[in-house]
Amino acid sequence: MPELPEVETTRRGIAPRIKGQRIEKVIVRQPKLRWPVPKNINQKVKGEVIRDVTRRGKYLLLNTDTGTMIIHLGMSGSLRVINCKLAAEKHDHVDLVLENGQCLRLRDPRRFGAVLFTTDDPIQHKLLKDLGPEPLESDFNADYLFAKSRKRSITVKSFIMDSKIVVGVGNIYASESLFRAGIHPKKAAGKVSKEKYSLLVKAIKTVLKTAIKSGGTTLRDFTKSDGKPGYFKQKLNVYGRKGLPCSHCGKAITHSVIGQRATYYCTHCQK
DNA sequence: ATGCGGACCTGTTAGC
DNA sequence: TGCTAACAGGTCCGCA
Repeated sequence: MPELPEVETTRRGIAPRIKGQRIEKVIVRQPKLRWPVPKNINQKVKGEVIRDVTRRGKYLLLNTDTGTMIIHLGMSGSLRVINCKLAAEKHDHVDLVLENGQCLRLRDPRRFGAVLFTTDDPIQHKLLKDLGPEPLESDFNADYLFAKSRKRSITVKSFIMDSKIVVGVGNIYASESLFRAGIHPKKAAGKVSKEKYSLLVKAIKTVLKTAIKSGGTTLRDFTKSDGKPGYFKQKLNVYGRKGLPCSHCGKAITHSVIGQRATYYCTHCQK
């Protein structure tokens, strides 16, 4: 469900409501997520103040004075700040109970998400240390992508979805960005010119920024932390539009599978 | 080192 | 209408 814009939308939604709050306790109803929620997480964070809510790729980081809670939303996760008295529903796996009676509640039906805790520098955490640049930062640029891609036979779509290359480009926005840049998703990453990578970098930045502004993409059930849907869906050019006319040339949008993921593109506009 | 496929889960939708 | 299969926004891991 959540790609980077959805994670960023979530971060912006919860940050002002939990920052500065002391954590009264952690309630874990279902510890079996992508990795087990640490058994001692409650004793680790109990009494700590949430100093800041940051993001690295799609990982949300809740910083306290003694360590960092690392949260990933996986495919179906969402976070909301609600009144603690609101009864937990079936897939509400973890609550961070705050001193003010509110609580940060993680719901994740498919349980691909994660809640971890580290006392070390989170950036050095196993899951974060090999991540590539942030797509909206200046070190993600055409020179970088071009250099990284030389001799790579992998498809350009899988390449930009590789978090070691760049974080935050998920399945929807990969298709959308390649469409905007006019690049065929199956083209080998090593065969894409620097000029095309320049277009691709611009496309990725534009698409992600626009999606963040719209509050993310609601396909099925993504809702922002305030429970409202995101509005990016109406701006999708190719994703989910199999057989529908290309917004640029009118030819039917093609669907195929790349790296086990649904991919949408226009064979006329993308070479 | 690189690339590929499997794995982890449940809910919704498509198809017969 | 009902059952079953396919598919879904992520990404780590092990194997070739």
